[in-house]
Amino acid sequence: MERANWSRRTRQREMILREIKKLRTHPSAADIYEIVRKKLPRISLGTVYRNLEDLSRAGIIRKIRDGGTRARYDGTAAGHYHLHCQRCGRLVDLEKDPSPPVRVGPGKMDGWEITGYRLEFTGICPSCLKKKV
Amino acid sequence: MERANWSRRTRQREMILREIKKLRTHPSAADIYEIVRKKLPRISLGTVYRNLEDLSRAGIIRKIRDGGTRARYDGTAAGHYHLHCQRCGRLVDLEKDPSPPVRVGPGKMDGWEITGYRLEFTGICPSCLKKKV
DNA sequence: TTTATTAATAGTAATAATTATTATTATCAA
DNA sequence: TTGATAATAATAATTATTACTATTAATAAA
Ligand SMILES: [Mn+2]
Ligand SMILES: [Mn+2]
Ligand SMILES: [Zn+2]
Ligand SMILES: [Zn+2]
Repeated sequence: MERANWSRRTRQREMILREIKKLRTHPSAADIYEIVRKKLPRISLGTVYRNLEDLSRAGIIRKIRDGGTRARYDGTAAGHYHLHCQRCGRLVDLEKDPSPPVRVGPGKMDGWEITGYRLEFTGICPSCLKKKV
Repeated sequence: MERANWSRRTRQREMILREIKKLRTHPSAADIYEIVRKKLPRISLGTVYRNLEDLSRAGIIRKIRDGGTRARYDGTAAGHYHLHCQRCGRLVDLEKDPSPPVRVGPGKMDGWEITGYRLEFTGICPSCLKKKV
Protein backbone atom coordinates (compact mmCIF):
# COMPACT_ATOMS: atom_id res chain seq x y z
CA MET A 1 0.00 0.00 0.00
CA GLU A 2 1.93 2.95 -1.30
CA ARG A 3 1.04 5.85 0.95
CA ALA A 4 0.08 9.14 -0.65
CA ASN A 5 2.20 12.14 0.22
CA TRP A 6 -0.20 14.99 0.48
CA SER A 7 1.39 18.21 1.52
CA ARG A 8 -1.83 19.99 2.35
CA ARG A 9 -5.10 18.94 3.87
CA THR A 10 -8.15 20.31 2.13
CA ARG A 11 -11.77 20.56 3.07
CA GLN A 12 -12.67 18.79 -0.17
CA ARG A 13 -10.62 15.68 0.51
CA GLU A 14 -11.67 15.52 4.14
CA MET A 15 -15.32 15.73 3.20
CA ILE A 16 -15.05 13.12 0.46
CA LEU A 17 -13.38 10.73 2.87
CA ARG A 18 -15.82 11.41 5.68
CA GLU A 19 -18.86 10.85 3.45
CA ILE A 20 -17.64 7.68 1.79
CA LYS A 21 -16.71 6.21 5.16
CA LYS A 22 -20.25 6.75 6.37
CA LEU A 23 -21.69 4.63 3.61
CA ARG A 24 -22.03 0.86 3.54
CA THR A 25 -22.74 1.02 -0.18
CA HIS A 26 -20.28 1.16 -3.06
CA PRO A 27 -20.86 4.52 -4.71
CA SER A 28 -19.58 5.74 -8.04
CA ALA A 29 -17.64 8.98 -8.35
CA ALA A 30 -20.81 10.70 -9.50
CA ASP A 31 -22.69 9.40 -6.45
CA ILE A 32 -20.08 10.83 -4.12
CA TYR A 33 -20.05 14.09 -6.02
CA GLU A 34 -23.79 14.47 -5.43
CA ILE A 35 -23.45 13.74 -1.73
CA VAL A 36 -20.48 15.99 -1.07
CA ARG A 37 -22.04 18.77 -3.14
CA LYS A 38 -24.68 19.25 -0.45
CA LYS A 39 -21.97 20.29 1.99
CA LEU A 40 -19.56 21.92 -0.44
CA PRO A 41 -21.68 23.22 -3.30
CA ARG A 42 -18.74 24.53 -5.29
CA ILE A 43 -16.74 21.30 -5.37
CA SER A 44 -15.98 20.04 -8.86
CA LEU A 45 -16.37 16.55 -10.22
CA GLY A 46 -12.71 16.50 -11.22
CA THR A 47 -11.71 17.07 -7.62
CA VAL A 48 -13.85 14.13 -6.57
CA TYR A 49 -12.23 11.89 -9.17
CA ARG A 50 -8.73 12.99 -8.25
CA ASN A 51 -9.20 12.50 -4.53
CA LEU A 52 -10.91 9.14 -4.88
CA GLU A 53 -7.98 8.01 -6.98
CA ASP A 54 -5.45 9.35 -4.48
CA LEU A 55 -7.28 7.89 -1.50
CA SER A 56 -7.49 4.46 -3.07
CA ARG A 57 -3.87 4.51 -4.17
CA ALA A 58 -3.02 5.35 -0.56
CA GLY A 59 -4.97 2.30 0.59
CA ILE A 60 -7.41 4.40 2.59
CA ILE A 61 -10.39 3.43 0.48
CA ARG A 62 -10.84 0.86 -2.31
CA LYS A 63 -11.60 1.19 -5.97
CA ILE A 64 -13.77 -1.57 -7.35
CA ARG A 65 -14.22 -2.38 -10.99
CA ASP A 66 -16.88 -4.92 -11.56
CA GLY A 67 -19.83 -5.58 -13.74
CA GLY A 68 -20.73 -2.27 -15.22
CA THR A 69 -18.81 0.42 -16.95
CA ARG A 70 -18.23 2.77 -14.02
CA ALA A 71 -15.73 2.42 -11.21
CA ARG A 72 -17.14 2.14 -7.73
CA TYR A 73 -15.52 2.96 -4.44
CA ASP A 74 -15.52 1.29 -1.06
CA GLY A 75 -15.00 3.25 2.14
CA THR A 76 -14.05 0.08 3.95
CA ALA A 77 -10.47 -0.61 3.01
CA ALA A 78 -10.04 -3.71 5.14
CA GLY A 79 -10.41 -6.92 3.17
CA HIS A 80 -13.89 -8.27 2.90
CA TYR A 81 -15.92 -10.21 0.38
CA HIS A 82 -18.52 -8.88 -1.96
CA LEU A 83 -21.67 -10.22 -3.45
CA HIS A 84 -22.35 -9.04 -6.93
CA CYS A 85 -25.70 -9.54 -8.64
CA GLN A 86 -25.37 -10.72 -12.21
CA ARG A 87 -28.79 -9.41 -13.02
CA CYS A 88 -28.97 -5.90 -11.56
CA GLY A 89 -25.36 -5.17 -10.73
CA ARG A 90 -26.02 -4.71 -7.01
CA LEU A 91 -22.77 -4.97 -5.09
CA VAL A 92 -22.92 -5.57 -1.35
CA ASP A 93 -20.63 -6.69 1.42
CA LEU A 94 -20.79 -10.29 2.54
CA GLU A 95 -21.53 -10.15 6.26
CA LYS A 96 -20.11 -13.46 7.38
CA ASP A 97 -16.69 -14.53 6.29
CA PRO A 98 -17.01 -17.83 4.44
CA SER A 99 -13.30 -18.63 4.63
CA PRO A 100 -11.47 -21.09 4.32
CA PRO A 101 -11.88 -23.20 2.38
CA VAL A 102 -13.95 -21.18 0.01
CA ARG A 103 -17.17 -22.79 -1.01
CA VAL A 104 -17.19 -23.34 -4.71
CA GLY A 105 -20.47 -24.88 -5.77
CA PRO A 106 -23.73 -23.03 -6.32
CA GLY A 107 -26.06 -22.53 -3.41
CA LYS A 108 -27.59 -19.99 -1.03
CA MET A 109 -25.68 -17.38 0.93
CA ASP A 110 -27.10 -14.33 2.72
CA GLY A 111 -30.35 -14.86 0.83
CA TRP A 112 -28.60 -14.73 -2.51
CA GLU A 113 -28.58 -17.48 -5.08
CA ILE A 114 -24.85 -17.98 -5.60
CA THR A 115 -23.82 -19.11 -9.05
CA GLY A 116 -20.08 -18.80 -8.69
CA TYR A 117 -17.23 -16.61 -7.61
CA ARG A 118 -14.25 -14.87 -9.03
CA LEU A 119 -10.91 -15.00 -7.35
CA GLU A 120 -8.21 -12.66 -8.43
CA PHE A 121 -4.75 -12.36 -7.03
CA THR A 122 -3.02 -9.03 -7.16
CA GLY A 123 0.65 -8.32 -6.98
CA ILE A 124 3.67 -7.40 -9.05
CA CYS A 125 4.49 -9.39 -12.16
CA PRO A 126 7.97 -10.78 -12.88
CA SER A 127 8.89 -8.16 -15.45
CA CYS A 128 7.84 -5.33 -13.14
CA LEU A 129 9.82 -6.91 -10.31
CA LYS A 130 12.94 -6.73 -12.48
CA LYS A 131 12.57 -3.03 -13.08
CA LYS A 132 13.91 -0.50 -10.63
CA VAL A 133 11.31 1.78 -9.07
CA MET B 1 -25.41 -19.40 -18.66
CA GLU B 2 -28.15 -18.03 -20.85
CA ARG B 3 -27.44 -19.37 -24.32
CA ALA B 4 -27.55 -16.94 -27.22
CA ASN B 5 -30.04 -17.69 -29.95
CA TRP B 6 -28.38 -16.66 -33.12
CA SER B 7 -30.37 -17.37 -36.20
CA ARG B 8 -27.50 -16.90 -38.64
CA ARG B 9 -23.84 -17.69 -38.54
CA THR B 10 -21.64 -14.94 -39.88
CA ARG B 11 -18.03 -14.80 -40.98
CA GLN B 12 -17.49 -11.92 -38.57
CA ARG B 13 -18.59 -13.78 -35.48
CA GLU B 14 -16.78 -16.96 -36.48
CA MET B 15 -13.55 -15.07 -37.02
CA ILE B 16 -13.82 -13.13 -33.75
CA LEU B 17 -14.35 -16.36 -31.86
CA ARG B 18 -11.58 -18.21 -33.67
CA GLU B 19 -9.05 -15.44 -33.03
CA ILE B 20 -9.85 -14.89 -29.36
CA LYS B 21 -9.67 -18.63 -28.73
CA LYS B 22 -6.17 -18.72 -30.16
CA LEU B 23 -4.91 -16.22 -27.63
CA ARG B 24 -3.77 -16.88 -24.09
CA THR B 25 -3.92 -13.17 -23.37
CA HIS B 26 -6.90 -11.06 -22.33
CA PRO B 27 -7.46 -8.63 -25.16
CA SER B 28 -9.68 -5.56 -25.21
CA ALA B 29 -12.35 -5.09 -27.87
CA ALA B 30 -9.96 -2.79 -29.72
CA ASP B 31 -7.21 -5.43 -29.63
CA ILE B 32 -9.51 -8.00 -31.18
CA TYR B 33 -10.69 -5.50 -33.75
CA GLU B 34 -7.10 -4.98 -34.90
CA ILE B 35 -6.46 -8.71 -35.15
CA VAL B 36 -9.67 -9.61 -36.97
CA ARG B 37 -9.26 -6.64 -39.29
CA LYS B 38 -6.29 -8.36 -40.92
CA LYS B 39 -8.57 -11.14 -42.12
CA LEU B 40 -11.75 -9.14 -42.59
CA PRO B 41 -10.64 -5.60 -43.40
CA ARG B 42 -14.17 -4.22 -43.62
CA ILE B 43 -15.36 -5.40 -40.21
CA SER B 44 -16.54 -2.61 -37.95
CA LEU B 45 -15.67 -2.00 -34.33
CA GLY B 46 -19.35 -2.03 -33.41
CA THR B 47 -19.65 -5.56 -34.76
CA VAL B 48 -16.72 -6.63 -32.61
CA TYR B 49 -18.31 -5.12 -29.51
CA ARG B 50 -21.69 -6.66 -30.22
CA ASN B 51 -20.32 -10.12 -30.85
CA LEU B 52 -18.01 -10.09 -27.85
CA GLU B 53 -20.99 -9.14 -25.75
CA ASP B 54 -23.17 -11.87 -27.25
CA LEU B 55 -20.45 -14.50 -26.97
CA SER B 56 -19.81 -13.73 -23.34
CA ARG B 57 -23.49 -13.65 -22.49
CA ALA B 58 -23.72 -17.08 -24.11
CA GLY B 59 -20.93 -18.28 -21.84
CA ILE B 60 -18.64 -19.07 -24.76
CA ILE B 61 -16.04 -16.50 -23.77
CA ARG B 62 -15.64 -14.34 -20.67
CA LYS B 63 -15.79 -10.62 -20.12
CA ILE B 64 -13.38 -9.37 -17.48
CA ARG B 65 -13.59 -6.02 -15.80
CA ASP B 66 -10.61 -5.36 -13.65
CA GLY B 67 -8.04 -2.74 -13.00
CA GLY B 68 -8.22 -0.39 -15.93
CA THR B 69 -11.00 1.40 -17.66
CA ARG B 70 -11.55 -0.98 -20.59
CA ALA B 71 -13.24 -4.36 -20.54
CA ARG B 72 -11.10 -7.31 -21.48
CA TYR B 73 -12.15 -10.65 -22.86
CA ASP B 74 -11.03 -14.19 -22.19
CA GLY B 75 -11.27 -16.91 -24.82
CA THR B 76 -11.08 -19.54 -22.12
CA ALA B 77 -14.53 -19.73 -20.62
CA ALA B 78 -13.77 -22.52 -18.15
CA GLY B 79 -13.12 -21.24 -14.63
CA HIS B 80 -9.53 -20.35 -13.86
CA TYR B 81 -7.67 -17.87 -11.72
CA HIS B 82 -5.98 -14.71 -12.83
CA LEU B 83 -2.96 -12.79 -11.73
CA HIS B 84 -3.32 -9.07 -12.04
CA CYS B 85 -0.35 -6.72 -11.76
CA GLN B 86 -1.06 -3.68 -9.63
CA ARG B 87 1.69 -1.77 -11.32
CA CYS B 88 1.27 -2.36 -15.05
CA GLY B 89 -2.17 -3.91 -15.27
CA ARG B 90 -0.91 -7.14 -16.81
CA LEU B 91 -3.52 -9.84 -16.47
CA VAL B 92 -2.45 -13.46 -16.91
CA ASP B 93 -3.80 -16.89 -16.17
CA LEU B 94 -2.57 -18.68 -13.08
CA GLU B 95 -1.14 -21.96 -14.33
CA LYS B 96 -1.48 -24.09 -11.24
CA ASP B 97 -4.71 -24.17 -9.30
CA PRO B 98 -3.97 -23.01 -5.74
CA SER B 99 -7.25 -24.35 -4.36
CA PRO B 100 -8.41 -25.02 -1.60
CA PRO B 101 -7.87 -23.54 0.87
CA VAL B 102 -6.85 -20.36 -0.84
CA ARG B 103 -3.57 -18.93 0.35
CA VAL B 104 -4.14 -15.56 1.87
CA GLY B 105 -0.84 -14.09 2.96
CA PRO B 106 1.65 -12.32 0.74
CA GLY B 107 4.31 -14.37 -0.99
CA LYS B 108 5.57 -15.66 -4.31
CA MET B 109 3.49 -17.45 -6.93
CA ASP B 110 4.42 -18.12 -10.55
CA GLY B 111 7.26 -15.63 -10.21
CA TRP B 112 4.92 -12.90 -9.07
CA GLU B 113 5.08 -11.08 -5.78
CA ILE B 114 1.57 -11.63 -4.45
CA THR B 115 0.20 -8.89 -2.27
CA GLY B 116 -3.36 -10.08 -1.95
CA TYR B 117 -6.39 -11.35 -3.72
CA ARG B 118 -9.92 -10.38 -4.40
CA LEU B 119 -12.72 -12.84 -4.10
CA GLU B 120 -16.10 -12.00 -5.49
CA PHE B 121 -19.17 -14.12 -5.46
CA THR B 122 -21.68 -13.72 -8.22
CA GLY B 123 -25.30 -14.62 -8.21
CA ILE B 124 -28.79 -13.25 -7.94
CA CYS B 125 -29.71 -10.96 -5.09
CA PRO B 126 -32.79 -11.44 -2.89
CA SER B 127 -34.81 -8.69 -4.50
CA CYS B 128 -34.09 -10.00 -7.98
CA LEU B 129 -35.02 -13.49 -6.88
CA LYS B 130 -38.43 -12.19 -5.83
CA LYS B 131 -39.15 -10.71 -9.23
CA LYS B 132 -40.60 -12.75 -12.05
CA VAL B 133 -38.36 -13.16 -15.11
C1' DT C 1 -30.69 -21.67 -59.16
C1' DT C 2 -33.25 -17.67 -58.28
C1' DT C 3 -35.69 -14.96 -55.08
C1' DA C 4 -37.61 -13.20 -50.72
C1' DT C 5 -37.05 -12.38 -45.92
C1' DT C 6 -34.78 -10.15 -42.48
C1' DA C 7 -30.71 -10.90 -39.12
C1' DA C 8 -26.59 -8.93 -38.93
C1' DT C 9 -23.33 -5.70 -40.54
C1' DA C 10 -20.77 -1.19 -41.75
C1' DG C 11 -20.46 3.29 -41.04
C1' DT C 12 -21.37 6.83 -38.25
C1' DA C 13 -23.38 9.54 -34.50
C1' DA C 14 -24.31 9.89 -29.69
C1' DT C 15 -23.49 9.02 -24.94
C1' DA C 16 -21.00 8.11 -20.68
C1' DA C 17 -17.00 7.96 -17.91
C1' DT C 18 -12.76 9.60 -17.10
C1' DT C 19 -8.66 12.39 -17.68
C1' DA C 20 -6.21 16.66 -19.00
C1' DT C 21 -5.63 21.63 -18.94
C1' DT C 22 -5.18 26.03 -16.85
C1' DA C 23 -6.33 30.18 -14.39
C1' DT C 24 -7.59 30.91 -9.65
C1' DT C 25 -7.86 29.88 -4.73
C1' DA C 26 -6.55 28.70 -0.23
C1' DT C 27 -3.27 25.95 2.80
C1' DC C 28 0.54 26.39 5.50
C1' DA C 29 5.38 27.48 6.57
C1' DA C 30 8.14 31.30 7.43
C1' DT D 1 0.88 38.83 7.37
C1' DT D 2 2.82 37.30 3.51
C1' DG D 3 4.67 34.29 -0.23
C1' DA D 4 5.13 29.93 -2.48
C1' DT D 5 2.66 26.65 -4.57
C1' DA D 6 -0.49 22.45 -3.83
C1' DA D 7 -4.91 21.81 -4.84
C1' DT D 8 -9.10 23.37 -6.73
C1' DA D 9 -13.00 24.89 -10.12
C1' DA D 10 -14.32 25.13 -14.50
C1' DT D 11 -13.98 23.44 -18.72
C1' DA D 12 -12.11 20.99 -22.70
C1' DA D 13 -10.51 16.74 -24.53
C1' DT D 14 -10.18 11.92 -24.70
C1' DT D 15 -11.57 7.16 -24.38
C1' DA D 16 -14.71 3.42 -24.23
C1' DT D 17 -18.98 1.94 -25.28
C1' DT D 18 -23.62 2.01 -27.09
C1' DA D 19 -27.24 3.55 -30.40
C1' DC D 20 -28.89 4.37 -34.95
C1' DT D 21 -29.92 3.27 -39.72
C1' DA D 22 -29.21 2.24 -44.54
C1' DT D 23 -27.11 -1.65 -46.73
C1' DT D 24 -25.54 -6.40 -47.11
C1' DA D 25 -25.59 -11.21 -46.99
C1' DA D 26 -27.22 -15.71 -44.61
C1' DT D 27 -30.79 -18.81 -44.98
C1' DA D 28 -35.03 -20.85 -46.55
C1' DA D 29 -38.47 -21.34 -49.90
C1' DA D 30 -39.93 -21.38 -54.58
MN1 LIG E 1 -17.43 -3.45 0.38
MN1 LIG F 1 -7.81 -16.04 -18.40
ZN1 LIG G 1 -30.18 -8.12 -8.28
ZN1 LIG H 1 3.67 -5.61 -14.06
